[in-house]
Amino acid sequence: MITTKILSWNVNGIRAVHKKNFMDWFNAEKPDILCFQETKAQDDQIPEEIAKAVGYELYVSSAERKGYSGVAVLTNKKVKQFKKGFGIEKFDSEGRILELEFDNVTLFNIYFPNGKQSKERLQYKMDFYDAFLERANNLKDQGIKLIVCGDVNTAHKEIDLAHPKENEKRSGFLPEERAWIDKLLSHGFVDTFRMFVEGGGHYSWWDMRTRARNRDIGWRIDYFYISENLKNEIKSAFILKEVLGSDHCPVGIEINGELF
DNA sequence: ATGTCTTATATAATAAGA
Repeated sequence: MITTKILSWNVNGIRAVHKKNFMDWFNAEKPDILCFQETKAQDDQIPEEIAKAVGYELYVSSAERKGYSGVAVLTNKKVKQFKKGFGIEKFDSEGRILELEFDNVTLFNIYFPNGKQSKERLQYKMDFYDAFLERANNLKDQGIKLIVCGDVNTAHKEIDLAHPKENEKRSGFLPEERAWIDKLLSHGFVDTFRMFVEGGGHYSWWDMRTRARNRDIGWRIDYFYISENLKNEIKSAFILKEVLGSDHCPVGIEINGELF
């Protein structure tokens, strides 16, 4: 049985992470596909050691604004077609979206917007959520198998963050943001981590400003969702909490079958 | 409101964003 390992990591600056022994970690971890968010790099600013990793191809969607946002995917599986957006300029121009079509599955690597800055950015985030779900449903309704990973910037349930009560009025744990994740699940997507782990205390992001990682005051805001028709293929789902270098740690899945 | 870190611009120090 062929197993494919896919990782997702908000690196908070891929050039900074590259300087922190990234290649040693990458060569030891040997993911088949590695999805980056927040590269903070233009297409030609991805460190060459990463861009030219032997056996891999790199796909990049960078923001119009330098040093901002940006997603990328390193893959040793052949990509048949790819898209860098939903076809909506205001979402596509921020370097948040990569949709990669493989043989028998489509992968979304998405850096969902942060809504903390202003009411306008919160609305942008909610609109982005809706635009994504529309695109994903469109593919799912055609029977296409989907994997969706990235920084969703919202903790789903109270067990998904250390301090739920004091954050219920802050973007990242607002009722409407959490309700959107409910909606995603009701449309036939599955939170793979919750297929294997029921309890709380498992986080993928910690506030750097308060050095929250030292005390493990974190949030689970990075996810791998799959369409229900892939449920039987998921071998494992995990959070690599020991991996340092960013305010997020990587998350991942192992998936069985001839999908890529 | 605060804290820290990465990056841009510019080339020292400030600003933005997360």
